[in-house]
Amino acid sequence: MTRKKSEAKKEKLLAVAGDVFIEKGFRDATVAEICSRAEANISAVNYHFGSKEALYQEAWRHSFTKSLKTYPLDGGVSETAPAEERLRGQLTAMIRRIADENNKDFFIAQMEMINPTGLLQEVMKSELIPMRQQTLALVRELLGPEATDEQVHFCETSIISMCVHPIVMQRIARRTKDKNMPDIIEDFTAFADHVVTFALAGINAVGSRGNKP
Amino acid sequence: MTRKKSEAKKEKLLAVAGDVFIEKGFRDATVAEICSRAEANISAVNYHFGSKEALYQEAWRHSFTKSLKTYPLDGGVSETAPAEERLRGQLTAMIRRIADENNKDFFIAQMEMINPTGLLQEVMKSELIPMRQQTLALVRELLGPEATDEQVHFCETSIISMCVHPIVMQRIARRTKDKNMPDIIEDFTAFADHVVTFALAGINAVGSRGNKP
DNA sequence: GGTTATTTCAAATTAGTATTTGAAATAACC
DNA sequence: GGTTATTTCAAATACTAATTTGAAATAACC
Repeated sequence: MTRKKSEAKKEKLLAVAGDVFIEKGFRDATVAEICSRAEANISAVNYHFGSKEALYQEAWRHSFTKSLKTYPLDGGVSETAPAEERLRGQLTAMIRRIADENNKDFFIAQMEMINPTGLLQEVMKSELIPMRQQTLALVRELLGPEATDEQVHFCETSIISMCVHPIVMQRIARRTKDKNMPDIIEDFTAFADHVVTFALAGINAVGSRGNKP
Repeated sequence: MTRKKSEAKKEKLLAVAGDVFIEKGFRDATVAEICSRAEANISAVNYHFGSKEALYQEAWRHSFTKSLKTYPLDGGVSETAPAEERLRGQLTAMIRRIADENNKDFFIAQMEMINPTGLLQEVMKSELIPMRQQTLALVRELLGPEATDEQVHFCETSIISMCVHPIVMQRIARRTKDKNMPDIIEDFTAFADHVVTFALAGINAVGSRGNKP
């Protein structure tokens, strides 16, 4: 039963590592704390993963894989649905994915961007850029063929920002504050609705201003 | 001339410290690197500031004071101007302030939020919350008296997010990428215009949906 | 049941970094 | 110009944390 227990311990280390990395960041997270919270010996990380760095990378990928499976990018809306509905699908899925406190990949990605270790650079680039392409294409469709590239990019960035920033901020606040203090965003469905309304109105306004602002 | 030179050295340390803290974060920034870049001895930080922590705090405050002076919150728009114009003033000022690469306070604040040292907690709370109140009040005014608190908060958060997130992301990208690669946002006036258009359309759409969504 | 491979463990090692120290240099003051 | 206060400096110290090590425990395999 060595194998089974060992696998379980590896899983536990991955999970705990995710927690600690989110709480402290890569540098301030200590191998000692991760091992002790996972009820493992101090040398478990090096035995199972080789190094703290490798553990960090594996923990991210582990969480990322799980979160994509749980929240498909299109939000389950059919490709043939009207563009407005597809936008709703994409944004709702994104919001839920970011808001889910079991998901660590997105939050770690944010940390990595603002204070990079460099350890996730390649993986993130290869995973995140394709994601944005989807939204970009949809925004272009909604704006119509006359829209300039600048208009498309500005709109896309505005929309993604409305999804990402508030929820990341809320997760940050929850980490510090009293956990049973009321959140600003309690109902993510309502929030997703709000964002979709706001986004569609914005797109319309930008689109109808024509090409020369 | 000991006094004068000493003051100059302190200033230089503050400036260099800001750079290094932005590049590496508090933990990965080393006193050794700060001193060497400032052409000072390794013990200069402790001599002038007492500790690395104190230097960090002073560097932030130094930058914050300067940036507020350069970019007044209302963007220079009169209190008696129409609400739309005041919004334009606030958002343009915010965007310029964040985008200005000489300003380190906002970027450090973002780092602090996602990966807190705890050293700036109180100062930031006392400085940043009042800022948001201004925008919140203005959004409430634009939405009209019938708007619910949730609508006001959602709109405010959407608008701030549209200003903050894209520019922070761009500064992050610039740090990594080739400096003469084209930025997504080149013209901050055009971007501010876009955000104002988008925001006003969003506010209108949310407002006219009535109180029950 | 004995042998081998795997996993756990506590202690030792190594490396990096903030801070302290005390002497030397420099400027201010009379 | 001599005395005192301030500032600079290189080396020493103290501490934290990742990694290594080799022995002990445990399970797998025949």
